[in-house]
Amino acid sequence: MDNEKENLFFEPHKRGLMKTPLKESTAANRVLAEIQPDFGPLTTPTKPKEISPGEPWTPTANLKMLISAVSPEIRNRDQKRGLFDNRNGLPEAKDCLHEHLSGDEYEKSQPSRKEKSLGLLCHKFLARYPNYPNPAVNNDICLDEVAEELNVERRRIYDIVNVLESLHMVSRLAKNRYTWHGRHNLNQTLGTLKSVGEENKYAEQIMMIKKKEYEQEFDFSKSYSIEDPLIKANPSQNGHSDMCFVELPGVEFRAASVNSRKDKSLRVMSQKFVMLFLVSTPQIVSLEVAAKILIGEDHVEDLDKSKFKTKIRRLYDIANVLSSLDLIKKVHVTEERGRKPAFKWTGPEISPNTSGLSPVLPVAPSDLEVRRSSKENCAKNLFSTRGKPNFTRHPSLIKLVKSIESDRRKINSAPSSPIKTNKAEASQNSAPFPSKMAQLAAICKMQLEEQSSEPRKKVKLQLARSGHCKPLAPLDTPANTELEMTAPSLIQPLGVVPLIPSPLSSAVPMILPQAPSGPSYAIYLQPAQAQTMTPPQGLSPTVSSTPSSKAMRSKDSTEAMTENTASDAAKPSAPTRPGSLLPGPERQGTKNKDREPAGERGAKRASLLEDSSSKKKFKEDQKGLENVSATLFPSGYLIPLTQCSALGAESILSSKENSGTLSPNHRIYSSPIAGVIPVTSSELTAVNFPSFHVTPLKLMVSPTSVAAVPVGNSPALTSSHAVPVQHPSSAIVNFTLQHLGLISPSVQMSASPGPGTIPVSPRIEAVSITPENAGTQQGRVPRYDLSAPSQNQTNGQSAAMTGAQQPVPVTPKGSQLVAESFFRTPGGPTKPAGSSCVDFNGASKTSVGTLFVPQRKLEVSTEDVH
DNA sequence: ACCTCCCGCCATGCT
DNA sequence: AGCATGGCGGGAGGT
Repeated sequence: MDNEKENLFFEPHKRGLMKTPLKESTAANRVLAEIQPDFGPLTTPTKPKEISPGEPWTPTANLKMLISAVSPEIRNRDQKRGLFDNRNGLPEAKDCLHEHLSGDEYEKSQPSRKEKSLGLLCHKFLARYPNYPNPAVNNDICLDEVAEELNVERRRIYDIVNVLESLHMVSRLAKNRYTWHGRHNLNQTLGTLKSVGEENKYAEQIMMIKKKEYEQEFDFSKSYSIEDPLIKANPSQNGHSDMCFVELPGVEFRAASVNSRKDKSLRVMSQKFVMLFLVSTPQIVSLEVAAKILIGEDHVEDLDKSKFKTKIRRLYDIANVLSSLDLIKKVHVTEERGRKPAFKWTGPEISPNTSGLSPVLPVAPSDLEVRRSSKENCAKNLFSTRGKPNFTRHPSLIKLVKSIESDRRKINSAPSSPIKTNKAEASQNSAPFPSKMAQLAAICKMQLEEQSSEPRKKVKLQLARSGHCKPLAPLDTPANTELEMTAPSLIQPLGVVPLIPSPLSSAVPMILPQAPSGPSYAIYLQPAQAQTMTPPQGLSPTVSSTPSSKAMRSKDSTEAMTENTASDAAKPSAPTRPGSLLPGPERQGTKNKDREPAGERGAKRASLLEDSSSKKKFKEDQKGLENVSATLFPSGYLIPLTQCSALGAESILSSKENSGTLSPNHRIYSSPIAGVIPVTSSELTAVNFPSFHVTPLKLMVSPTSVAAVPVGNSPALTSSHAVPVQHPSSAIVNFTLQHLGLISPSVQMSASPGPGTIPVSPRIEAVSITPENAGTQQGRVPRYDLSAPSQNQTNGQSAAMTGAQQPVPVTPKGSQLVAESFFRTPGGPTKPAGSSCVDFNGASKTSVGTLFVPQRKLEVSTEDVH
């Protein structure tokens, strides 16, 4: 056992600077292995850069392990080439890279460019910290130290940290300091991002882009209009781009000031990029499409090629980091025209709200919460965040602790660091490594397995690879833990938990970005897959019809998968799919709930943590259940859009105040379960299709979220029967959701409804349904019921059907009201929400139509690496 | 020849 | 002013 994973607790490493070598080695070593003692550390001097040649680094986490085992020296060697050598043991490992020659060690010399790649660097970085750090421990990260240890320029570290920050895996404490959160909040974050992505209609945007391409290619006359709006919408929505950064509660950036720089870029780009994966059915996103979407695109595409190129460059940077996290992997999409580089999501599937994985966790709910929170956060962010440090939230406590710890460390100057790491990483486990890493990965895997591998890991790996959802099983555990963590402290898993994750703790609100608005209408896309996959031309065959798109979709998705799979076949990818299906809908819920204003959050218990209390809460909640509605704790994420800020801030604030209190109590449960997805199998089955698809699009009226909706629905629909609720409900739900979503963004949520949050929830539930569907499909659904009630509700069906049902919590008022308010809010205030709303309607109406998108075939080849 | 993407200049913004 | 951050894109390594 030992797994490290469990180890979460380890301290991050601390490092003495100087010791760098030590550190790493030590750390690494420790982590892993403990094993080998290192040799002495070398002292490498700390300085980083200098080192150049030899740097050590490790490849993946696995590497870490390996490395750790190895010793510093080894590392160095590794650096060169890699670990493999070290690993030696593993034959496989070796493979890798070229290891080279000997590599021995000495050589350090020049590392080739590859050795200096960001992906590798990221693996090294990740190896230093446990995936699930013990919150109690301080997990501070000193950028300077890290840079030294890894022998890279600080600039590179920023690249990594910025991406990690976008996933809330780290949060900035202060100037040169970041706090490591690991994957505890990852599911929440992903759930939030998914929700936001849905709201932004990224799926639609993707389709539009593809469509355009086709048209161009063909010359099709385009179908027209719809697109435009969409596109435009996007920009508008996001602001084009942007939305702000989505924060999690606990995690938020602390130093706002620090952060301040615009949040443009990397951070935001990273989140958006992730959103694209979460929203698109196939879960395969080509760089080209991503770049276009991230750029405001609309117009001119041509305009700048340079701009486009730059965007692509940045996406590579982000992709490298995400690949190191095993969230995505490179693949090539082959279209008629040619192949395009693309990335496939290999991370957990997430349901919008919840994280997919953890079904078990009741806590899971957090997702929902998260969403909400995010909204709230947005609001918060707007305010609080800016404020800089905020202590708000629970996290604050944590932070304090951390800071204290850090201080201590500082004091001691040399801490020896104790530890750091563990190995961690499950992720690694699972992950397949990118091509580069692949080798390493393999090795690592081996090692891992050998070592302890906890079941999870193993499982994951296997699973993942196999195609299923990786995450699920394996993750579950971890996930669960995570969830727990996140969740309010409700759960305490092992005991570990301690404090609570700061991140979690915090609150929750979500904000939507613009949601709303912008966009005028929603489109339905059915074939999500198509989107992804498709490329160009195509046309092909099939058609599209749409109507039933729902069903179609599901299939499609599957198909898509298949394709992928095919390519992947070898690879493991298949799994993904399942998850994808699920996700769709939820966002709505989130919004609602969220309410908790920031303040609350802060207050929240969360902060405290007390688990017990929280637990109690849970229980209560559950009982009450209304579940859904209620609660949330901690999770909040923000997504601030600029717009939002503009719009809503005020309102938000106020709202927060109002609502604030209440919310805390409620928790929402998400159904993690749904998220679970494991089901995959079905997916697999589904798969095959011809390469070409046509995707029909429908335009839906719904404003915002269209995308989301479809997703959920489709699968369900399609697949099944199982999910009864879906259809009808789905439509309705969708609408609602969308609106909500839009609304939600509205941020206002916060504002208006004081209590408000709740109200939404119902809807949310509806939304959630999707997940459920998924679940159903898979079958797993049932699993947990802990949350069950809530979940179930969540799932949505209830939603659809029952919306009424909602439990108490939900707010009293009708959701409708709420909804309205939301809308208004948003609209009213700042932007033309109203108008937007209107638009929606109009749009929707108008738009309704179906589009066809020709799909192409896609072939995805994964390669591991190259 | 194209795909990746490292490297580091230099702008930005906090201190 | 100085330093921390990080946008950005030239241009080179890898296929």
